[in-house]
Amino acid sequence: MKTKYSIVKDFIKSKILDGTYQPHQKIKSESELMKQFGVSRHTVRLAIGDLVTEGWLYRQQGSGTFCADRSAEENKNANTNNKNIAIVTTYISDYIFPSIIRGAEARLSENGYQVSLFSTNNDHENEKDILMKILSQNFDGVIVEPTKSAYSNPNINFYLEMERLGIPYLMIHAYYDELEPVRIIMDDEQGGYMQTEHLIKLGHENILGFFKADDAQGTKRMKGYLKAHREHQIPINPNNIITYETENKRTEPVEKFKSLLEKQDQSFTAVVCYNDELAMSLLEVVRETGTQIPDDLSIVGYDDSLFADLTEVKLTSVVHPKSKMGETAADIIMELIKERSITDYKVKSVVFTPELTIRESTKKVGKLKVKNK
Amino acid sequence: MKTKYSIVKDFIKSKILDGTYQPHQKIKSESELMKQFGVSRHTVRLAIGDLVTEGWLYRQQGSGTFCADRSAEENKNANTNNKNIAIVTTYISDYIFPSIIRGAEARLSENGYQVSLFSTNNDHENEKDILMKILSQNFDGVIVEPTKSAYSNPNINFYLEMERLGIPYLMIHAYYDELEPVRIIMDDEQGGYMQTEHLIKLGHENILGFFKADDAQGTKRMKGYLKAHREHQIPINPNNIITYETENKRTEPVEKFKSLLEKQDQSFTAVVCYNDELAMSLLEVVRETGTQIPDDLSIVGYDDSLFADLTEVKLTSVVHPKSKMGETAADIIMELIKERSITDYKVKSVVFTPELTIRESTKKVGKLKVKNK
DNA sequence: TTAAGTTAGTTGAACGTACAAGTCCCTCCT
DNA sequence: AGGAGGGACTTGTACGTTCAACTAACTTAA
Repeated sequence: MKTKYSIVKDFIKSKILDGTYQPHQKIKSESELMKQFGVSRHTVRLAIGDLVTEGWLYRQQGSGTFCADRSAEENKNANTNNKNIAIVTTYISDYIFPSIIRGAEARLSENGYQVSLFSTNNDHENEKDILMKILSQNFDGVIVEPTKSAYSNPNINFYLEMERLGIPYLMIHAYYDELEPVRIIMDDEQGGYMQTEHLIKLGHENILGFFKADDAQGTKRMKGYLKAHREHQIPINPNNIITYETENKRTEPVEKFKSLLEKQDQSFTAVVCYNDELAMSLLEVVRETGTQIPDDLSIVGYDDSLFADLTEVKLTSVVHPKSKMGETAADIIMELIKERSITDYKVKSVVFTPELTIRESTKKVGKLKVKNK
Repeated sequence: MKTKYSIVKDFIKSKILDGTYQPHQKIKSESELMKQFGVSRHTVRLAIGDLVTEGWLYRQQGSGTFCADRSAEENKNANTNNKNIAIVTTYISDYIFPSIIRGAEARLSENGYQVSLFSTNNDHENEKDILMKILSQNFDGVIVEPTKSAYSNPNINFYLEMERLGIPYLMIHAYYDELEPVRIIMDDEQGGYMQTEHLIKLGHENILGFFKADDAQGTKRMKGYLKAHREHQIPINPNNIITYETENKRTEPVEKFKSLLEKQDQSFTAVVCYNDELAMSLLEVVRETGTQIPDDLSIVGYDDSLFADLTEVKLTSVVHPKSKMGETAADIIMELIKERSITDYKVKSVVFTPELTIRESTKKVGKLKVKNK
């Protein structure tokens, strides 16, 4: 979809779905839209015409075009006897998400719900399309794993519209600060704190930290990393903190780590990783350079993924509830649907407390900090 | 009604209603209608456009405008403008399935389809419930990864019912022998053959084989294993073949392998694994016993999963198309929907040819086969 | 004979113009 | 004060033109 009329069409439709245009409200006139989009009237009319036949708008010659009142014909679609839940995630296949999805799916289908899956690929534009789709059908509940939760979200209006329409939703993994949604998260700050404190207690004082910058988990874990330093009165070397974006997760941190390892004056003795996936990539680098883990370098992961236990150096890692998280999300969304009212978000929100599983990748800091390459 | 476009519209509509235009018959082209009515193309397009949105006609760029088959759309009870696809898998979160699902989801949502997910947990009872649910709603297409495909399926009738109702479906990964469905599979026999032949060519003659017994992939890969032996005239030791069920995949093969390794008269020099997941579990055992790979033992995986490349011993493995498979499935189910008829299954079925990626876990058989523990 | 281009014909998208028809509000006349 | 009229604005119908994208049939060359 990249034709001009479909751009105009989507624009108007999004304005309807995010609540900007309320039923019977007059929308911009054709000539205004022409100016705004720099297109001909023909194109604008095509867009509006489509939306009229689809039932989103109605036109009135002489006065204007208006937002249709769809509340009356809602029973028309009549998905009444089927219970539908939408799950929106960033990536379907990556990493621990499948476990979360599975947990939720299992619980929901047990209870006769049907699960529809959407993935945003960590892109706000996709998120918008998906939310529009969800709003224009009738889902009974929505489970969202936020996209780029560390940044401000251009799609909040759609979530607010959900609230207005009485569609219960909740967020897992993280949440948008601007909203106060029901949420199932883990205490990521505490998790980052535990990773770091564990190393500090083993005597490490020069600890690298790799954190993802575009989701709330990353920034919170970094917060924990900083807090642990502060509380144990260990000075923080700003060069020790490395942030990266999801898009570059396969290259950026690995390369930076490599160049740090090759430096002569390497002084760090431990690494805190945003997650196990990253930790495994770094292990790969370590293996190449011949550094010994945990003798030369300690490393802490996060999530306790399946593979943390299957590598040759078993990773010390923070336990992530994964499928438990999905199940909880399912349970709560079903409760919310049952109650048919948006109760206080604090009552329903769940925060998982992290736990550290200590394995073989961390060790007391060596007597000789010298690199023995 | 006296507007020009409505005259054209009524003319065409009457031709449809009086039977002049039969379903799928090409109607006059736009330029012909222009001449006939002495109106502009714009007017003709308006008339036709209306009839298209009303479901009387459909247009096909490049060839013409055709009379719609309205007998088929009688069952358009509800979901007229929403395109729904159901994906049924055994496990949502396991292993390579997420990649397949992702591939399919990406392609389908690009094209405006909505994906609903169901997982059977490898249980025929669950499969039945899911199929019933799918049949009682109106899905436009179904992608199935069969449950326990090696065994006879008690739910075939549901698939036959789908055919009767004209709901297109296809199977990925494997298929039920009793049906002849459109299918997207890889040549698993060939894959098993390549795993084994690779080892044979490296001089191995005593090769363990681990195969899953309850899905068609497992039995086919075993077939390939046997075929390779036969063709290279290597005698098969029945004790070398170990089969297991999905339920016990974490324990049974690992334990059997452990006991075989500890035997004094261990004679095998190589292992063929059902998949990389199993191979990694076996690597774990190997590590504990101090056996060296590939010096003491060669090992071949299957699927070329991401982690095959991240372990310390990089696995020689058969490449699995994964997300490519999902994308292909999506493309084909969309084609089937478009055609609205179940064409010959052979035309649409795709068989991926396996390829072997040789890494570090296989080596020419050592001069000394003696165990050096 | 087969495969690769070419071409004519088709729908798709977009621009522009003109005038008709309906609505709304402001102004002016009674 | 109240009604008539006029203008500004809105959507409706209709014309014309251009190029893009696609399809199918035909032609040509290997």
